[in-house]
Amino acid sequence: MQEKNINSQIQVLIDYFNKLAPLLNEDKILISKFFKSRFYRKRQYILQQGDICNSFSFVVKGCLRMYKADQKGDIHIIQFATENWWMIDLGSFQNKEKSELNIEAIEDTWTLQIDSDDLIRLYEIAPKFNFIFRILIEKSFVSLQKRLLQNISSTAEERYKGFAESYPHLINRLPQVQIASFLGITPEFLSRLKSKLSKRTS
Amino acid sequence: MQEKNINSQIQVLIDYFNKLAPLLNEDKILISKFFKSRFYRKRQYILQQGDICNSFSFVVKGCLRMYKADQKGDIHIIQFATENWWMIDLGSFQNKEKSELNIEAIEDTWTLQIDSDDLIRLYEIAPKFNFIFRILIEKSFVSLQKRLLQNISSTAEERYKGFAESYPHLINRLPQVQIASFLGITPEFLSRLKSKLSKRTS
DNA sequence: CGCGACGTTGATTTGCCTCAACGATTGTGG
DNA sequence: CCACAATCGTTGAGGCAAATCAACGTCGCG
Repeated sequence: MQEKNINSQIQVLIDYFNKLAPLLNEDKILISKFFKSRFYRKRQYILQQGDICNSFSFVVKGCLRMYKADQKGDIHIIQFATENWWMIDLGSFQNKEKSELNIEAIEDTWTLQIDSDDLIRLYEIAPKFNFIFRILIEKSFVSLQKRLLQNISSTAEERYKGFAESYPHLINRLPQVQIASFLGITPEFLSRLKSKLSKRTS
Repeated sequence: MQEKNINSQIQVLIDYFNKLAPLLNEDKILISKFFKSRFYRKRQYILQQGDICNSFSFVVKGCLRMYKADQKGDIHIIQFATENWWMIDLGSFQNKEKSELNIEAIEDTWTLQIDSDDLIRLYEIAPKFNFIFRILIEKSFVSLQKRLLQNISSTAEERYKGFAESYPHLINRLPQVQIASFLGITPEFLSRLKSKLSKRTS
């Protein structure tokens, strides 16, 4: 099951890019040349704190999480990435600094990755990718801002409802502990929240 | 005092861009053609919720804040922008959607602005700006992520200390109410925090 | 089977908020 | 240029949302 047709994977990525900007055949060739396929088993790390993030990952199939572990060892999930999403510690990637974040597969996951040198080369060969990645980062920026907004201006209950609305496909796919950590609450409290909400509607 | 030499303002912006990518003379001319100077009085709105954000603003001198007002009318500051920072509701700007955010001058502020049509035109005329704005957004993304991280993984006290470290120039420039709102706590609580910290060190 | 990950529920604690009152400072219109 | 209002910071008493700690049942998996 670890074997997935490489070409069909690349095709997913090409389709993704193609929606942002029409690609020429030579662009497609560049993509298949620069992006490498890599598989991660459930619980496997893509990045561990202290390492430099050297890959920009596109999730073809599966699910990743990015989190920070604080002094007490508690885990705070910043972001999930499922099919057709990107995952990276951009600060570490750009500045070649040690990351304080972890990226881990929480399902068996197929990715396509490009490292920072190759990405720079790609920009040089085909400047069009400056446009594509600009758009892509802008989209990530908007969703990150939305997340921050929810976090600072809502109660736990509102955040949970917002999450359920925004990511209906994740609500049953992910274990509750992970969702709690994403929402910034304890699993116990999420449990209470859910039982309160289900009583209210029934 | 509202009069500031336009050329010296544009020069600030050109210097800023020039650090990201060397500019040709024709690039500089484009910049001075596309960016318009605009002055805002203290308390004046750049953007009000319900409007579409149509300008990408560069702060030459002064200070802006971006915030969301929740149902209760409480204000949550997302971001400040002082000299050489950018301010925009990117989601609203890109998708021409109504914004749920407000942007307001908290000091008399001189800005240089470009609207979305002109920015698109600028990208067409000089694709180099795709590169420049990619870098610029990436930087904003990193600092936004840092902010989210602080918010979800720290106590109020740690957030305050982090803020004081990251933005030493703002700590005395801004009234405490604003800082409290940025940190996501009440002004009263910030006051107590500060007095506790100063007792501890003395 | 037995162990670890997961979810639930109860009792207690705590970080931060709310409301209220009070001076100090700023700013603004007459 | 003064008077009065608005903004700002501080302090106190009480309250609540969410955390903590602990115990227990279930499920999937090596």
